Amino acid sequence: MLQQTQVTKVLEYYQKFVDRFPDVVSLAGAELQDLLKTWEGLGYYARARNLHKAAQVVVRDLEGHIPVDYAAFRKLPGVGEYIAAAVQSIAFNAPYAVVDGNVKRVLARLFLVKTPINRSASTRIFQEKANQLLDHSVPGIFNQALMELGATVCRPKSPTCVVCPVNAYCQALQMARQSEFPVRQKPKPLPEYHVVAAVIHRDDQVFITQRKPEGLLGGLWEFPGGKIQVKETAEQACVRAIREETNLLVEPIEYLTRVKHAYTHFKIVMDVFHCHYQSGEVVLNEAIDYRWITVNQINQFPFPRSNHKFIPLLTQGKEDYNE
DNA sequence: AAGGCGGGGAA
DNA sequence: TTCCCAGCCTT
Repeated sequence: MLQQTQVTKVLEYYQKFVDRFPDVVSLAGAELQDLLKTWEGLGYYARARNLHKAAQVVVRDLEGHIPVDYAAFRKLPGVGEYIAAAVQSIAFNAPYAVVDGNVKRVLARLFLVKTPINRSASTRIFQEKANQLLDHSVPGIFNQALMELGATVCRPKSPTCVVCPVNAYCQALQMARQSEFPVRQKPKPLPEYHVVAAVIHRDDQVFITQRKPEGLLGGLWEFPGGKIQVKETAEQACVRAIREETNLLVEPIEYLTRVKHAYTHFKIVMDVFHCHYQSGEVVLNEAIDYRWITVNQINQFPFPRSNHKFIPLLTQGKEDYNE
């Protein structure tokens, strides 16, 4: 959960998660949909899928025992260098140094590392520095201390160097160039797409589809839609996209709202329409499953944040489009 | 080595 | 708006 996610955000989910899946057996035996529902809103849903797989490997192949050695633990799905080092050092006192965003920032300032931290080439450099610094007598404590230093003192902006316990060793501070480190490669601007989503009504039900299990928002449910093409109105795009994705013929009835949302690699502006089901049998294209549900069943399915931005509007007496 | 993969809090 | 968060996996 903590991968690329702030601790305060994880705290909203962690207790709920371990209450629901208290051990590796319950996690391995759970339905992925239930995991995703508990994970809903936390993002990076591959983490939940990998955690599910890892639990199943532990139960099926390892007799329910979490591997105690680094190499075996590292092989589990979703376990990379950081998680392996963190768990092995903190839980088992094994001498492995962690390198996360905090550690990179601290080390970049301490040693004036000029390699951009968002380039893969920097990983080896920071890992070697961390390995050299690691206190082998208390590796778990050392790792957490270095991360905590980065989170509380050696912050990205306005670090409080005056209270830093290692300020005497900081090369960036000596040159008064803390703000220049760590170096970061300029990110490319995010492309923005104009898309539509359809709330298709038929009797007292609405139509939702499930995304394929891998990739963006894998396994989540959503109100179907698609990109608006050039020289096409939003309504036209709505009808075309729904026909392409579901084979259903629909009629846009009322404009609901506009939603803006940012993903890791692009941004969307999404126009949402209430639509009447007109005709056709469901034939899915990209989606792997569908449901006709009532609005009050929506909370039984994991939806992406972009959909949650308009879902509340569906339950405010606006769902009556039967006639 | 680069890019895909969420969402939100802080500045 | 921009930055960046206790990273990992695929291409």
